[in-house]
Amino acid sequence: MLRIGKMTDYGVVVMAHLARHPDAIQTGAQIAAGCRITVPTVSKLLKSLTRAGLLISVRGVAGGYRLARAPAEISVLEVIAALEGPFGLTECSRMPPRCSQQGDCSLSDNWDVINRAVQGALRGVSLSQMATPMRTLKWHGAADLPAALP
Amino acid sequence: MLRIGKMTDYGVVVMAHLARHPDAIQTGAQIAAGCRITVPTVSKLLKSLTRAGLLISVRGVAGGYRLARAPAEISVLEVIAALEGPFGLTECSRMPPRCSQQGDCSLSDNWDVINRAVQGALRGVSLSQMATPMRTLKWHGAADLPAALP
DNA sequence: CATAATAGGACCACTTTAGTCCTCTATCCG
DNA sequence: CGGATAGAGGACTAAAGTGGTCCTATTATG
Repeated sequence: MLRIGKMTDYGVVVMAHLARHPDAIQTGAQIAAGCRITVPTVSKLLKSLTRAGLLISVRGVAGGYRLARAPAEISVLEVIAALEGPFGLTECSRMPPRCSQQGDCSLSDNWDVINRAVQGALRGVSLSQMATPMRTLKWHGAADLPAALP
Repeated sequence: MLRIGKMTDYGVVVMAHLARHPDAIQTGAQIAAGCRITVPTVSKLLKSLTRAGLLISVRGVAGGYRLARAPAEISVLEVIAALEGPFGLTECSRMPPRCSQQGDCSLSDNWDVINRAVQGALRGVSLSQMATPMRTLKWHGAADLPAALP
């Protein structure tokens, strides 16, 4: 349920990788090697992420990529949004207020609430958390979420 | 970002529709008309939802479909899971613990946390809430979610 | 037994996605 | 200045996945 594209998945891997060496500038090839993804694919990702402002690229001989901000200041949400576009869960949420259900579509408001909740969950996890092998990841949200309903 | 399939979207529409007339048995054709979706498509959905145990079907002349439980007892999560399969956000989360990142993939645990949070968000919204034109939808989770990160 | 319904798949057409490759531009160093 | 290194940008292709339709069987009613 609720897949994200494989590219986006890779994107998070790449960003998490960079988050582990926040100060180093790495070339596309180095990153590809570090993440075990092919160079062309990684390049594509790096370009998108740069255009989205999450990475800083340096051209020329000693060039490469590095994070635009501190790992703790970048959320998974941003990475996903950068690669998937700023779309919502449903078509309703994407196109302005017009869905095929015309007048009586009272759902879009509700979807909106859900959308916000999901985004909140993703915004609450930073790259530095993703880069950490989990142990100490104390996360503020998960346990406090609306619990039940079978 | 984070799309769900159009079918699943329809599925929620259908379920919300049924939630507004929880006691009536409606035929596929009636539901289709009520939701402005074509009959074959709705039929497909109804079959899946029935197999998932969310609907009860009655065959024969006066047959049709109705909700298997009270609208308040069915969450959006269940509808989505019924139609999209019980998959996670990432490939990591779907296949057992094996992802292409082999040994050093410390991400899957983190994805797991995120997955749970998202599921929590979806589980927190019931069909009766979806069937309501929003106004009074007092939702327990959204505001309490991990707030910040740019 | 005729009729009205669902059950279950097979099937196709189309869109999206993943992934590759090629050319252009910027920077550095000798 | 000129060659080498690295990113920018986009065109292109192949393969999945999705949405959507239809056909046949089964079950119940009157």
